[in-house]
Amino acid sequence: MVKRTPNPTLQDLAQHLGVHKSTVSRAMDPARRQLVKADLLLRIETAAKTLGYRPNHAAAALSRGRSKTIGVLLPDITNPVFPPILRGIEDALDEEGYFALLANTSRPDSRGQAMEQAVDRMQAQRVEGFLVATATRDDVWLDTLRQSGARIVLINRTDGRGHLPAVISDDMLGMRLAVDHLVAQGHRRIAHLAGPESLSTGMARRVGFEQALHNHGLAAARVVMVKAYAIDSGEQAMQQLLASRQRHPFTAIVAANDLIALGAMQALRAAGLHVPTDISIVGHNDMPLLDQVNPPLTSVRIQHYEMGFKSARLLLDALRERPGSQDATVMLPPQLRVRGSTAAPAQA
Amino acid sequence: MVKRTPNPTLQDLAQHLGVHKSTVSRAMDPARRQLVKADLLLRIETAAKTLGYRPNHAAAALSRGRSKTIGVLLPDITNPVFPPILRGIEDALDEEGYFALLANTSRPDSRGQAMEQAVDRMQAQRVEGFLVATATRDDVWLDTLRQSGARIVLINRTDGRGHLPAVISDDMLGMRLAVDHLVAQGHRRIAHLAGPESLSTGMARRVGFEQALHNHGLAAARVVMVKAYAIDSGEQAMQQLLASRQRHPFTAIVAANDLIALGAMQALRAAGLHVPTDISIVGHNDMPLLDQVNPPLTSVRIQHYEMGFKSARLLLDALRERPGSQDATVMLPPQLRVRGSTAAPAQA
DNA sequence: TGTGTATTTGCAACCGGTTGCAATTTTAGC
DNA sequence: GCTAAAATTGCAACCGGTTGCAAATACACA
Repeated sequence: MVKRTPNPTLQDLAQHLGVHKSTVSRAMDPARRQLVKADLLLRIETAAKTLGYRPNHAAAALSRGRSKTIGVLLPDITNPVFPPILRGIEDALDEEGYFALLANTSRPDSRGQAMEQAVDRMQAQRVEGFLVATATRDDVWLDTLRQSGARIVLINRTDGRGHLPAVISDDMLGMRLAVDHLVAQGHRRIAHLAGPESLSTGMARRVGFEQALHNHGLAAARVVMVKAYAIDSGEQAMQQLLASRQRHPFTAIVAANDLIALGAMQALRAAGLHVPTDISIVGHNDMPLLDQVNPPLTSVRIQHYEMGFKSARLLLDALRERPGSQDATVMLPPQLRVRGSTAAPAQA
Repeated sequence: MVKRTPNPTLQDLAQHLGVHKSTVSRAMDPARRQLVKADLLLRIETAAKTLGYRPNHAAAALSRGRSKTIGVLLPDITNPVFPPILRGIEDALDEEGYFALLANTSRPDSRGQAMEQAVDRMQAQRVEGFLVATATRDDVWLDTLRQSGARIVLINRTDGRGHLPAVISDDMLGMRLAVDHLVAQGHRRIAHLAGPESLSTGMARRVGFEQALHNHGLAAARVVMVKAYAIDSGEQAMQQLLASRQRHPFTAIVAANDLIALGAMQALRAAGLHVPTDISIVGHNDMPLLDQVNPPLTSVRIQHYEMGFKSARLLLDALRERPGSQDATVMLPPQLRVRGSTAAPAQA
């Protein structure tokens, strides 16, 4: 007859077996298991099973100072780019028994301090590090956080100064792929719907776009800044582009991301223009369901999942100070997914 | 000159002020703050600021037995239905200072035990309860978990027996909306691409579909079970439906979810049929970007965000045993979003 | 069989708060 | 000015593991 305490502790287990709890503690830790004699180890293990022992991680976290927990800061999980990233993060963390504490920092109300608040709460939970997908180029605050001893890896976006390790997509390459594709199809007048300059992606892609054109001896037909990575912002920017089409003609558009591209397509449709016969358009990110829209959007596929996975690995390695955990910026090469939104220009 | 310990504790703070740490502890807890004299409270607060005190939640979790943490079980965050649900969950948890520990239980490899493993790890972290979006109708295991004292609220799907509180969409109503809409447009022969019977949504929607038709004195043109809520499964099922179209003619289709509907549209397109002129189709869930596909998919909009939010609230209330926290199943009414994939039948 | 070395196990302090209860200080009432 | 009641603050045990160090036991070799 085994006495089953509702939630047996190490102490209970030890008492049940007539040994000291420290011995049981050692038996539970794979790394120190070999310190315990084989037969005792066996007895402890079976006892743990029958009593239904479950380790209390909160206690371990307190005494070890490691919570097995990582803070993840996203603007908004509802943005289709982030689910695959998060999935990658969790798969990587899972391998080491870690969990992610998630915070969506873009709140409708007081968004200014949302990030600080989230980090505060996460630090109270004693997360061991942060994965941040919300960096802006002028973010001094992140630097401060880092200097206070926090371990940080940036995802998708870098900060301005490159002080912080990051896992990003090679935006220059991505734009080169997009531009090369359009040029190969015969386009010469190509415009760019650029993302916010305050984000590293916005700037890097714009620069990449201009450089890629330059490689072909071309210049941008026009570059319009989009307020935000959102469909309606893309739509508005496209309207601007169309308004000045006489002065700045173009036959193709490279958008800084897919949402902008979708908005642009709406504006084009509203203006009675057909994609791709009148105008070709390329998106960026290759978010899910892009193959289902009309027409299927050609897009630069970034490695979302891998980005999440690698960033988490990088952080975990840094926590263990493993070799190879230099504070490097990892760039993942994107690929071009050619679909139905690009074709040769009409008058070619 | 203030001495700044790297990570000041209550003890440090108390010492600095010449009071006992228990007093400081009380000052930190909003609920017991009024036990501390006003001026001391002020001194403590300023000292906390200048010393940079941050509470250690791991310690509080240990001594209070409340980790301020909830386990969330999803099949896969990559499925577009779940991000809004998760967002709702987090917004609700956030209000009370809780965090979600997320686990994606559908893993490519050993998916059988993924859920058990995740729950194990979550219990080690001493989560206070579970939000489960992965229930199947024959899930005894969840019942066991519940009986072992875990607090559980189901999301989106119920278990078979209704033992567990749940927040779901009113699937019967949803199907009635879909069917009524099609019938109003003149359709009389309507087929159903049904979700897995092992899931409450699959069954409830099939039953709802049949009942809604029955209300109009109609019977289902045909019902085909789809293996999984996925695009390719929907495509295959649609091919079956088309293969038997001579014997079982139909002019409209109600799909058990949007992914199935998208797959079905692919199959229809491949068969040279046009939506909606040849065949009308209605999806379910109204996941993001559905307005961008071709044609825009008419769909039953379920309240994803609210589902997440309410389920989290329900769980938090249950944890505090607040009134109104009966173990009820909450049903949220869906709405029909009419878009371009439905029209009057051709021969009407 | 004795002594030296390796293995195992026990001891006790510690991680950083929380909380019931006792001690002390204030305030109130007369 | 004195006493009882109320408001503050201190004390110490506790939450459940972890870990350096000491004690005890086992094993090796002479």
